[in-house]
Amino acid sequence: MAVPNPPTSRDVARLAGVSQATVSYALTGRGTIAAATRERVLRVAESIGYRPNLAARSMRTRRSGRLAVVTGATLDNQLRLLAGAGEVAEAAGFVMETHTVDGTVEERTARVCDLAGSRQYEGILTLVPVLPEALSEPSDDAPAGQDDGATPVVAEATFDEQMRTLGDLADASTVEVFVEALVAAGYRRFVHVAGPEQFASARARRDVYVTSVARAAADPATPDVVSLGVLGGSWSGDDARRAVAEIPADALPVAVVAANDFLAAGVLRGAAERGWSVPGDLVVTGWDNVEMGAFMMPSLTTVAVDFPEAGRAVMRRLVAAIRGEPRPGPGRPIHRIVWRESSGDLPGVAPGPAPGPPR
Amino acid sequence: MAVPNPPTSRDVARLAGVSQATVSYALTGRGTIAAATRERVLRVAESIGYRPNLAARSMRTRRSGRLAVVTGATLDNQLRLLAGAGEVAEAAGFVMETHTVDGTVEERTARVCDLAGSRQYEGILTLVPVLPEALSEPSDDAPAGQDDGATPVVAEATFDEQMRTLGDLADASTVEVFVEALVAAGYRRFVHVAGPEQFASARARRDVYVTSVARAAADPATPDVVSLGVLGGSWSGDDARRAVAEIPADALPVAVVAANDFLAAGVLRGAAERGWSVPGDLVVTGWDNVEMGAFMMPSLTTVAVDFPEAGRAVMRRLVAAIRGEPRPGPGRPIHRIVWRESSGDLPGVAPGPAPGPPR
DNA sequence: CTGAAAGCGCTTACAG
DNA sequence: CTGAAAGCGCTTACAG
Repeated sequence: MAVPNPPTSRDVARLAGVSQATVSYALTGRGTIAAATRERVLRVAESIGYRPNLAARSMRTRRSGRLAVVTGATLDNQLRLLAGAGEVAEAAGFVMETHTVDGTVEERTARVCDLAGSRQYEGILTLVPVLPEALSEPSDDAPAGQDDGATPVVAEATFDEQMRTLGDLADASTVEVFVEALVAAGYRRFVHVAGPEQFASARARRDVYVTSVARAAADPATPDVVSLGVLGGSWSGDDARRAVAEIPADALPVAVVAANDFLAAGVLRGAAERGWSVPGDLVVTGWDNVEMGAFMMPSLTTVAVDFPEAGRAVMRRLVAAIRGEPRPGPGRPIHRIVWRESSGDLPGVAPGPAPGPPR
Repeated sequence: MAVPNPPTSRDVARLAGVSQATVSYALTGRGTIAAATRERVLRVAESIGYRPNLAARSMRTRRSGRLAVVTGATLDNQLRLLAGAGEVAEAAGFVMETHTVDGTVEERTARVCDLAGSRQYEGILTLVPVLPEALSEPSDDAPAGQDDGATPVVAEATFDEQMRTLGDLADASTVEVFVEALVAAGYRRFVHVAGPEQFASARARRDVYVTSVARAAADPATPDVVSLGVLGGSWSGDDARRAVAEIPADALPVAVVAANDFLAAGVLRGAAERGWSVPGDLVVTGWDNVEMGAFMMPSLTTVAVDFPEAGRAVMRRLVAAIRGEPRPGPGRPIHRIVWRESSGDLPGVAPGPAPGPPR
């Protein structure tokens, strides 16, 4: 059977009795065109199922309408982030291509640079951390609309000179809220169960923990605040479970700030093995608001991360960069503490909904 | 400052002292060309940083090299699936565009049809269930290479006439293994805590539960096997917690097959509220192998789903459809039971690694 | 307000 | 083995 070629704008022009240029004007809304002519062209186009060939259009306009998003394979929450980013991209008239990369920072950076150099994309969004050299976002004071020809590359997270990661998702300032609330509730001895060094989020949470506890200890009102140490160092809940063994029994009660919910869950298990109650002997906080956390016994106090909003925010930045507009201001906060049973009763804190009595 | 236009194949041709056609032959490997000429062209292309304009190539070859993947926003595990799919797509020379859709089945189906009709893609993979009318995968007995001009559309999951979903991820046969193992271990009274009706996976797990228990009851060796009911009906762990209240106290011990890990976690909490032990008064199984499940007390017996492999498998199907090749045979199984504490000791079953003693 | 013409950057028969 | 030429399907100054 013969494959009928899809109709072209020339077909529409012939059937509507106009020129190809007129069809183009009617469809794109550019140029000046009589309303009646426009009507007729659109009707004909519709009737024969005309769909413009985007490759041809792209060649002519030198605009691909395509964005590349670079993701890693492991971070599951990123699909929600992608959905938020896609929403903004679509509204701005772009389609999004996803490229999964892994490997070292250098390899990932090289991949992003390669994509930027391909000139196939109007912009690139990377969700995996890359070195700053891969990035190009017009500076705020550049005249709007300026285009130096480079493909804008925007990152959710980027390594700075000290190989730390910057980015909304890596923001760990919420840890300070935990520490302050627990100090206010009377806790004096703290432990951090950290994630792996190579994760920016893990480093950020550890750093904020260290400085927050130090600040509380420096406060004349609470000179007895002390950190018993930074334990763990992986995302393994099992390591967190074992870390509990390192907490001296005579230090109870102890406040444990875990770098994420898995680690917090491991701490709960480790506490049970030592016969310690939570809350009571230990209070524990997590991070990520993993769904299961609400059903642990005790339910986990944690940090809810608004991934779709993080995706929207970073995509807004990319779209602005493409359009040569200034970088948009910060959007809604993406972190929110969910207080539950594992942190015990805290003064001045509204507990989040718990599914039921602890036991 | 002037924006230098990126070099074209014509530039390469001029600098290499050959025609544009020769450049094309050298780069694509098509046509016949002297090795020396080829070398020279490639060297020149490299030296001026030539990157072919894919839009132009696409217009000429009528091949976009692009695939669309349609995802929903809510299913987090799909990012791992996407990574697997992307791996296969890249190896086959395609780039993947993601489109997030939501809404009713009809709306999603319409969206997929629209993407197929856009003729921008060489193939479409949908991870969200759509009606069969959106699908077009060459039948197995069609001659290889035949192309009726329609864009191949392959689905991970699709609704059949009875609005059930078919697809590897919706395969629930593992539930039968749970039921059989629990019957063999001596359990006679069963409960299913189901997910919401509108989820194919939830329906599939419920159906397999119902038929498996019925089959065991019909077995002369175990006539006393009985289902106490199908409870729940949402993905809310809190509903699962409340469902435990509906289990008659005089029915213990009861085997609870939950449709996923959240529901199983809710059951654990509900059991604790009634003062029931798990395992002991209840045994509980989940689904999804959510990371936290290993750290619940007791740790959750569950089903691990190999999402990257599911992604690879379905992308292999799409690539085969595009190439007019027959549908590839089934790949590796994607479901695997992880036995942990919540199902108790079962004869003939190797327990999965548990992080430590239950309490 | 509309049309004729050029051209975006490639690939591919075809001729030599 | 290589080159001259056509053409993929659009958009856009430009002329009328």
